[in-house]
Amino acid sequence: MTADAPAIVWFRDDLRLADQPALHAAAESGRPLICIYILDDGTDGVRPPGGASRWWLHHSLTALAESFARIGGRLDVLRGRPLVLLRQLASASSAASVFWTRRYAPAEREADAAIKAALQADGVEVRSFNGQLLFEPWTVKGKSGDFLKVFTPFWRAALNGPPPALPLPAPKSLKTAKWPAKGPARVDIGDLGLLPSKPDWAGGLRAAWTPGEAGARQRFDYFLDSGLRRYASDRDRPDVEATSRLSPHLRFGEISPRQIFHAVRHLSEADGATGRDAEKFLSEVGWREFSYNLLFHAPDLTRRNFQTRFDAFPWGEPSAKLLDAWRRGRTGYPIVDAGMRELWITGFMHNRVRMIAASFLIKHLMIDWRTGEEWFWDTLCDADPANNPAGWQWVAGSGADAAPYFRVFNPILQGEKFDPDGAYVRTYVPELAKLPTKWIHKPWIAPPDVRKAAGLASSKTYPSPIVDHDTARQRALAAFASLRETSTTESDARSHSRV
DNA sequence: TTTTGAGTTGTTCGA
DNA sequence: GTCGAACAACTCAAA
Repeated sequence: MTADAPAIVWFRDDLRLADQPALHAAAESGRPLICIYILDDGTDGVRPPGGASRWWLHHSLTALAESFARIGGRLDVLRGRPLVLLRQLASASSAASVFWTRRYAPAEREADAAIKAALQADGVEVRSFNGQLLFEPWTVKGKSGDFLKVFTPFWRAALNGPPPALPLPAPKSLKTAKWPAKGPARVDIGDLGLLPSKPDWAGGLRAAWTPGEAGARQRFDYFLDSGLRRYASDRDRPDVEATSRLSPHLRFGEISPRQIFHAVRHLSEADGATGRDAEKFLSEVGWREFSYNLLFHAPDLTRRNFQTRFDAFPWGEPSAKLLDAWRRGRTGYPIVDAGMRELWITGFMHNRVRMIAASFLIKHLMIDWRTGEEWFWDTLCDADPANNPAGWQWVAGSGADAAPYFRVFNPILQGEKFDPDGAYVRTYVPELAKLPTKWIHKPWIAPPDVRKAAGLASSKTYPSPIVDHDTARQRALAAFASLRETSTTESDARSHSRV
């Protein structure tokens, strides 16, 4: 092994140059670098990204390649099986080592373990780093030594442990190795087929987002400047810009949680007045950590109920018509429809509205949470292997949360409470724009002359509610009650068998 | 081991 | 309109 044998840096969900520990360590090694991204065709059981995520990935890779070019580096993109491609590349380039940032979803962990073993068997050093979490899942434990299943004790234990490392600087310049003649074929980002073409549905995404490290930084600075100080009071208001909207940037690792953590803490120490907002915001970052903690310890979180007693939940007969109305934002409940259309148009949905829309699918339509999780996976730019299933299970009540059985969101009340002027509804459900605020969250109750004046004489313009709230609520409560009876019977059976 | 306190995000009803 | 109480039982985590 010669001193100028290259080091390979394999980028995955960490598409940034700053606070990129794998890249940093590789650069520090003094070796010339080969930096790659591999579009995996799903051969290793890794969940393929949904449509919105693919769009984001295209632009994020493009931005990363440009950032590399600016400091004299190069990003090369491959397509296929990582195991095969990495061995081929390491061999063709006589690489000394491969660096990457750790992943935590089950298929990814298995794939990485196999790749590491294969490369080591080939005599190539492999070094992995934490760049995606503040606290890796195996480091946060309760007094008993077991992993924690309730958020508050989890976050307290995490914050009581060693603090997250300070962010690393981006390399100022890079020594880059030539692509080896016998290396695998490289692909242009534009040829990966990540962008929608027929039809091009990404116009709303382009208008809403700037993927890439610079876009993430800009969004974060804007939030620190204008949103953070209102965060605690306004974070639940979809009509107000008080949340960070960093989730897709975090999903693709264009900004690291450590950068966020230290910048927010620093700001709050400099200005005590924002302390409550800062801790509230960081606890949301903590929920992301908690979701990864759950996924790590319960790898089938995406498919299986975290609480197995929910396996007996009496989901309704799958109704294509109801599901379709939900997906298209035509349920007749304005706050739900606004959320589902925001999702379709922008690839994002405000957190409060995600809960309302998810609760509606599960509890009003009695449709299995996994069906909703799949739709979000396909349509959200921030679709995350841990956050998405953990969030859906939380709403369903099957997750790591002692959900009170009576917590059934009322879409009318939620709308009136969190979108009091109806501005959010009017933005995404324009056919309701002329309706007075008094009726904006319950248009079917508006008097006929009011409806007519607002252009809503026909229910073809905007549908009547597809289910009645009170009826649906009673049905959901009954379903939860049946679950209780089932689990009682089961535990009776168990205690009998012990006797 | 047993006990105790607590658990992100709510709604409805009646005064 | 506003306010407080009621709405199950269970699991988790730590004392």
